[in-house]
Amino acid sequence: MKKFYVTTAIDYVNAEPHIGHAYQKIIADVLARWYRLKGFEVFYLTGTDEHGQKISESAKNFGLSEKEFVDKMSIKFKEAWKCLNISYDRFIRTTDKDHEIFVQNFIKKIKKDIYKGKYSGLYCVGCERFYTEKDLINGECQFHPGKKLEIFEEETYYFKLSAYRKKLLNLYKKKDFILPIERKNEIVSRVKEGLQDLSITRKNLKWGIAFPFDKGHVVYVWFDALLNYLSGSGKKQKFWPADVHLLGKDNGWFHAVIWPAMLIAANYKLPKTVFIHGFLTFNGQKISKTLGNVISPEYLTKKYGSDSIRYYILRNFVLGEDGDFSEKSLIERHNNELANKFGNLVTRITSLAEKFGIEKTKNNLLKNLKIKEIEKYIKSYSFDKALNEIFSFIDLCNEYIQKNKLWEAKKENKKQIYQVLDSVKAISILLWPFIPETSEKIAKTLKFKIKFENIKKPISIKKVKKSEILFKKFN
RNA sequence: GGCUGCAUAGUUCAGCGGUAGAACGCCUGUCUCAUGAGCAGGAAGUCCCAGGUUCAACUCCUGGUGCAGCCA
Repeated sequence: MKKFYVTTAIDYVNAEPHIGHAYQKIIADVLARWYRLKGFEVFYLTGTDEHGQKISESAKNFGLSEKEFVDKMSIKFKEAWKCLNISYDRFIRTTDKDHEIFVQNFIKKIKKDIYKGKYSGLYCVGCERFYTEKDLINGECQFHPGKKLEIFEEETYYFKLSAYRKKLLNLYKKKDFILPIERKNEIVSRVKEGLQDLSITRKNLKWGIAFPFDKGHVVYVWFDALLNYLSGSGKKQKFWPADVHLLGKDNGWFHAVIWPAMLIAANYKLPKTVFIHGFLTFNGQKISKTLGNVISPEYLTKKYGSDSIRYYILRNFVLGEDGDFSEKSLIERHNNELANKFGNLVTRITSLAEKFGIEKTKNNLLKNLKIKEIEKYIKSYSFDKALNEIFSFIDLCNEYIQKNKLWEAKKENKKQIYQVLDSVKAISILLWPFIPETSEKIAKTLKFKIKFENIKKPISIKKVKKSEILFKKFN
């Protein structure tokens, strides 16, 4: 059986889940569900990143132990993904025992590339990373203004990242290794400028994975976190290499440079694609704690329904670019597209089928459904276009009802209604990766199984009952 | 400061060296099976600005402006 392995970034549990985190999980979910529909053996990995100094400090602020704090926070992420019907296969936590052991073994494997040294520099606790003077604005890191950087000098262990420059540049020549292309250009030009070795341990920090060669050190949080893709890839790394790592643009460097260097060092296969997506703003504003606009996915799904959130996010944004999540345009899409076009079509045709009955016949409408195009769009991460294509077929079904006046009693009615009903089945199957809850409702009403082969297999229901309303409108 | 990308209808975005496109919104007409849904038609753009190349530029080139990103 062909396999498909998709990962998301694991979220740092220092902050609560918001729509930006959700964006990425939804994209991965569409891919996971699409390949399941196609009969692949799919593994979808997500989880939480739980080590590091910042977590340690946050826990103290809440008066909790680190462990208590991360336990509490990771549950919030799990709950958020449940609300959005995220169908992950494993939720990995970097505090999971198997992950910790894996990290230690991995480090032993790359021993030849590790050496002891000294690090001195300016450290931003907010970012969990070092900066040089020229990175700073008024002596402060751009992401955490007002927070003093710590001057640091300590013993550390280095990973010989610089040794992998040539191999990495070679790797970037491979088509689709870094997507989209703009991100690839950025990475390539930075790597060309040269690479410095990477400090991979921290001294005087307890909250982390013990460094196997020196008990006084813990593994640097980033190094630890990246390894989740391997440690969580099933028994004996069954699903490795990943087909796609999804991540936000703040993580590009780690995934496109450090991560492949680590893999080469330890002799692992490399992921096929690292896809770097854009950021979302919320109602026109950056999502941030200080602005107080961190809206939880739970709140949004309760208000609008998980399928509407998923649909809006997937239909409205171009994957590589930034976008603005606005409730106004969410409501517009929900009302016009989900309720008026699709939802209405379902109640419309099931009502007609209940009234006039149906008669099995060849579905001539189906040839207008461009399945190959849709598949091409999904494979190239153009979910907006895929949905557009599906919806133009929905329009076609509505036109067909109109032109043939299916509500008038006449003898070919039953067959014509059947064709639209069979088309609704095809649409529902194709929409399942995007709006699973609704697709499953329709599958239940029309008694078919959600499988790719069933798109073209005629629906066999005999008696139809009018469907419940699938999408209520918002004002 | 250096580098990269983007700029097209009210909005979100396609597109192309030869009459400017879609969806949604808006306006008009219309059907009644359906969630005041559907269908048909319409208005709407100096394709950021200025030069250049070309028989012909929204498209290619140069410069400018604005926005976004990257600079270990």
